[in-house]
Amino acid sequence: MEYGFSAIEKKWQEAWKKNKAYKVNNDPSKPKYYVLDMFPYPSGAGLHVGHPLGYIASDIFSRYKRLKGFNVLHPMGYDSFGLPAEQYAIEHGIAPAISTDRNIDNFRSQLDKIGFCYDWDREVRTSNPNYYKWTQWIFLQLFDSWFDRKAQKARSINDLIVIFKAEGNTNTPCPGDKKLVFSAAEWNSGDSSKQSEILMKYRLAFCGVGEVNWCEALGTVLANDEVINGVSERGGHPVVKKKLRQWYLRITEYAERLLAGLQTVDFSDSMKDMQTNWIGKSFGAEIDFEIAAENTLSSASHLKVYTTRPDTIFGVDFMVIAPEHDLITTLTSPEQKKAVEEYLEYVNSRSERERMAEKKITGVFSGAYCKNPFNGVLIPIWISEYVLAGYGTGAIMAVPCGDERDFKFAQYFSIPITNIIGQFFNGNEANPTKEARLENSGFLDGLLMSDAISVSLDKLEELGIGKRQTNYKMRDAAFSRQRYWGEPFPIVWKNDIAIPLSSTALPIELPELSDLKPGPDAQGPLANLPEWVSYDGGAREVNTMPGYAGSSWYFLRYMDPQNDKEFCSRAASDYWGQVDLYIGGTEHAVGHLLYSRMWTKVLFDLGHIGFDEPYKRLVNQGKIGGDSRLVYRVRNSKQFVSAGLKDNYETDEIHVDVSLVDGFVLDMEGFKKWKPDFSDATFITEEGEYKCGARLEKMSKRYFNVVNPDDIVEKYGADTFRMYEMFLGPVEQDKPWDTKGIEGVHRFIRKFWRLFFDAEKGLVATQTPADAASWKIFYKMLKKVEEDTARFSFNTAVSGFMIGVNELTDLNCHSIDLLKKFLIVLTPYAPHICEEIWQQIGEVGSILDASYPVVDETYLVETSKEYPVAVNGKTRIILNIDLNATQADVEALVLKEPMISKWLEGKPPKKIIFVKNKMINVVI
RNA sequence: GCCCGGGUGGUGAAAUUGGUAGACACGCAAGACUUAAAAUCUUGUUCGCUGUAAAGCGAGUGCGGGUUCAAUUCCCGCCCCGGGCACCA
Repeated sequence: MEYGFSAIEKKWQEAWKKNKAYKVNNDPSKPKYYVLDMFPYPSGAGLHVGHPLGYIASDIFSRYKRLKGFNVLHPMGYDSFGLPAEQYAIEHGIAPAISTDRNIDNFRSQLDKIGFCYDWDREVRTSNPNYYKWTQWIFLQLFDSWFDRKAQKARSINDLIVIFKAEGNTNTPCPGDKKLVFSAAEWNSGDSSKQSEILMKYRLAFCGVGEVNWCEALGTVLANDEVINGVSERGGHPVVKKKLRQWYLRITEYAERLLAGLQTVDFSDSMKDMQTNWIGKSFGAEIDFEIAAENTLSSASHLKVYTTRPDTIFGVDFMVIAPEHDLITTLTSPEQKKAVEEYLEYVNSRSERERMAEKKITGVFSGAYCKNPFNGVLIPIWISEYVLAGYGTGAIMAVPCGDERDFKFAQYFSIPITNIIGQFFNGNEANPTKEARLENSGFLDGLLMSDAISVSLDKLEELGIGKRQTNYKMRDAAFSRQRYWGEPFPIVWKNDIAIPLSSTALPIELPELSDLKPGPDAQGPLANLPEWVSYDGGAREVNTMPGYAGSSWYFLRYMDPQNDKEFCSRAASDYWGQVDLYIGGTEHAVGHLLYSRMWTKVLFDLGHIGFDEPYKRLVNQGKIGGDSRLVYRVRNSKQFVSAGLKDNYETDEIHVDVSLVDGFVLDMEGFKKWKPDFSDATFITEEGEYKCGARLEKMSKRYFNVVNPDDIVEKYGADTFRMYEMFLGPVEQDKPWDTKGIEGVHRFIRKFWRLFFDAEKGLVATQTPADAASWKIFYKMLKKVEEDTARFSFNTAVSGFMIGVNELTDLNCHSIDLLKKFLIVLTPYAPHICEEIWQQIGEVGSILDASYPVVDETYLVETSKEYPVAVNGKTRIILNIDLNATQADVEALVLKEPMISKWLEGKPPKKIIFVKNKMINVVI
């Protein structure tokens, strides 16, 4: 009986579907385990072999946990709102709703072939009104909340109104406007429009005017994490800074909690580092420098700077303020006015990208000075684009001997440099050390810089001219998009006041719209639908929410997907709790994961869920690279030269479809038929064969190196495919795809099959009990496989299975009592074949619910061990020695060995090292 | 520039990190079965040297040092590859 995987896999996939084998109930009587994959954006390209890597790993782990008796939640869904569907609609005239559904159907059919254990009854689609109703509802919670800094948590905006009525905002400084101060009386006498304006500056989801990343090509605003090196993450289009009215999430208020929460979760160090760096916490001081009165027209008396190095205050040779700084007009002296205006014009003419690409040293002197508070020295105030308006106070004190940028600036503009670190400064480059003893530094002289930081801070605070200040690099997240294919905001504007709609009015459905051209004034396409926009005497918000809105909370919806009363019942979220294992790529390190963590904290603060970190453990699967094949065309000809001979010609390399290449050998006839351009190609071969070049790179259509999992499953079966993806290497590591290697795994599966069935004789598995040697092999394997599975070392677990099958085959073991246990252990990896054999050997019920075998240690007890015996660390012989042997026993045994005496040359050894259960080393 | 990963045979990798380097596979080579092929099985396969062979010796985990009886693993200094951040004061 042959292993007919196609029929077997089809049979069981249908049976599992029919029996709802993967249906999961919220059953508090059983221990839970929640395994989550980062859900895919259903792109038109479908899946390549790299995508299922993480899904297979999580599937194996889910099945393993289920066999261990856990109630396992392992759902799947689609992040189905987003830009590409909209771009596709514009280019092809197909509505996003339609192309998205089509793509989802394609994804689903690809996923189904691999045999995942998802409970599809729990599927979520972020673009489904039943889902985004609750995304809108959570938005309303964010809109109706503010962050209480003292309690470090979100509270209802109504609580804030109570506070304002009683005491104004003196004890609750405004996160959106540091200078805003008002009393209770002022609050109470203000009109509702004024009050709304103030509240907006506190809300966690707020609308405001600010510098945003505007991408002209995409016609929308982007969040910081969607901009990579000055271009859009999607499409690589240029991005410019623009002042616009936009919706934001006040994620900066959660900076501290987001940092603290990292201590409580099991993410990789690099993932934690990325988030920590993105948040960018720094400790320092804000210092007020008095502006020298005789040099300014200004009424301003002080310039406030932010520094992390107040210890260097005696080394300040100039000040730099950002070109956008408020004080520029008032500080600029009449003599410098023209120069300053010219400079500002120049700065405005430079795009963000130009600034990043060419970091030129530019700047202009304002004509004003301020005074060093400790020695009265006059310090010139400069304006330069290297100081960012959005960070700190938008002004710095420049210490050229200690800061590289300040040093270059001073050198460029010939500003004299004060040395406060003696030998540590060589005059050619700045030295940012903290280890120097300070010189020329007044009361700080002689102190170690690292100690002087707090001494200077104390002094500044004592004199009331400075205070300790913590800053974060992270910015509030832009939350509106000028696009169509996203969640509409549940907001109506009346007289410039944003009115939230009642939760009973949800969902605010996205209206159908055939023409997705932008609306007027950089508004989204929805602005073109006046009958939709006009609502209840006001105008609907026409922006839509960004892609990350729906993905920020989807893990909660899976717990209670059909609930139409709540986003997720408290009972469901209390039962399932945190995601125990979250698997996905590193590309979401600072985007999705931070937003999702913030939303979870807000929902926790408001009492809707009982935990404030969504993901307990995160595993990042590596990327599978494509192994591209290249052909070399002799320039300006139709001749193609084989890789080994290409250096003799001037050639252009061309990617060739990997399916036309066997190893490195090109199918020349196939190549001619591949594209009309190549139909009359001729080849310069090596011994009749055309050899292609190779390169590892991203798996992508344009390199013709995409391998579709459907093809692999068709040829080798899903079980082989699953195990091979795992066998390729550690899940977390990037690795190349090589279809050839799959043969080894396929052979293993067939060999496993042959433990049960013979091609002619049929079933060969017998009721004869297994012998001790076979049990030993099995339990050794079980122990390894279980340990490896538990630590996500799936590649070595597969190797463990191979060793087990090889050894049992050698022993001719066909005992059903043993093999039946083997089947259960293999089920998470290769469920189809195991379920089929389970049925064939007459077991009742599904193997999916069998119980995982337990290691019987009695079979694994060893009495002796093969010890490597080394001479001076170099292994020379292997000796089988009783495990109870003492040092003396071992020494005697070792010295008897001729091989060892040969090395000793008659002399006694200096020492014999014996590490029980490890090794023996003879030192001579 | 800064912060993380990583560098091991022809290839993917293993050694659960002081204790037999290269498990398990791919590929390759030789052989068995077969009219033949597929499939399957057997043997070999880090490199170099000696040897008909059995075997032995030497080198070897990016490079150079160090600690140790013993280093892929720990320490110091460099090189290369991948990822993230990048005028954040």
